[in-house]
Amino acid sequence: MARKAGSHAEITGPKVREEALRLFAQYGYAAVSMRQIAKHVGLQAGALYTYTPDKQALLFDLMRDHMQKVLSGLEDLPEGGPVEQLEWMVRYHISYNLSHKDGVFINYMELRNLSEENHLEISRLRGVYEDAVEAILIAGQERGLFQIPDTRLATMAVIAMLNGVNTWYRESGRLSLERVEQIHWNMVRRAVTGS
Amino acid sequence: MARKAGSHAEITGPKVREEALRLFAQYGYAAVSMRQIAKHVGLQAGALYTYTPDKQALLFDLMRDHMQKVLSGLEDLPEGGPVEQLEWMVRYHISYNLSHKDGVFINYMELRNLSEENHLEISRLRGVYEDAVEAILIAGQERGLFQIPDTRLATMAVIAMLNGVNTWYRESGRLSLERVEQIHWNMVRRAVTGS
DNA sequence: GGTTGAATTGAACGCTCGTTCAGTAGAAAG
DNA sequence: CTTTCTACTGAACGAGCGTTCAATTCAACC
Repeated sequence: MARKAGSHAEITGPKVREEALRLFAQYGYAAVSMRQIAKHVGLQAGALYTYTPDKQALLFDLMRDHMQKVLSGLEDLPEGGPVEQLEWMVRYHISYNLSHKDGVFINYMELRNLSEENHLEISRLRGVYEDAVEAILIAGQERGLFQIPDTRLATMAVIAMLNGVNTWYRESGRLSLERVEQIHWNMVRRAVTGS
Repeated sequence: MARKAGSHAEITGPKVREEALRLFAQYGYAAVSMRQIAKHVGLQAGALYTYTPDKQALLFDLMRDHMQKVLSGLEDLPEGGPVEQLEWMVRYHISYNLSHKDGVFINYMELRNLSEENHLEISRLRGVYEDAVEAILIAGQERGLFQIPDTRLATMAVIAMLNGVNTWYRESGRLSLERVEQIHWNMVRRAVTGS
């Protein structure tokens, strides 16, 4: 070896992914060219292929990385009752999503631009997340804490409601993050319990 | 005039919009070419320009038409109390969206592919819809029927929850439309009222 | 049945796309 | 100083893009 392995690659590689994430989120995967990404990184288009086999793999890596980080955050789910766990889940979902807007965005918008194989893997990871939420609802239902006619539907409804925050929340807006979390938790709690 | 005005256009025009809507929803605006649309209609690409000034106008027309139909459906909002109106709203939103999946989809996915001017108009129409929902929540709040800390946030949360249905509902699935509407209405009702 | 004109073709315009690859630069190792 | 090898350039490939337009087709009217 004549040079520290990846002496530049250690900087350029992450930068490529950063810029790709930002551009994919802003303009959409199909509308962003490899040349645009390269320009933002400060490279010629050909150099990108040092860091990704192709454009599709770049998208997939970004989406998979996002889902894996989301899922690894679930390891902090506190022990305790389903009510406390659900509150933690609501707050985690909102705060994580708001601090990773681009990742959330491409994971919802770019599913259809994945190859069949890649689509399956991202859907699988999303399913793991949904299952984690449903597990809490099922536990609460079994203990008589929740009144939910269908736990799967309730899971999807809760996640959908929480996802909505990303479409309108602005840091400079009327409501603080804490208040947004608090109000959503109140709505979710009331929706899954008698009151 | 030597031919009934638009003797073919009466058939071809709507077909162009139908196929464009379907393809935009399936693959995304940026990923669909005018040649693809033309092929599905049974034309050469150039002929599309008899029916639309350009690709952007085609997308905008589809999105505006969708929003206008959604809004005109609101004229059937029944008179009566806020609770009854909110239930109608929940059922209308779910059933309309499920019967116009492609239109809903492009209105959420393709906003960023609109020119600034067109984006403003679609956002305005969406705002009118949101205001209609919020008006019901405000009315209920004023009469002491609802307990909502922030009606705008509650509006966005309710709409987001209902939008979620389109991502997972299948006609051949486990739950009937009526049951999905019923459960969502229960959740919304409990979320905005004490119980 | 010839005339009219809307509907459509098919070729062309300049441009951008994702990807490949021979060649080069330049920092680290010997 | 020479060697080594990673990082990168810059040109090229074939393909497809949105859009334009002269020429053509053909159903409806007089």
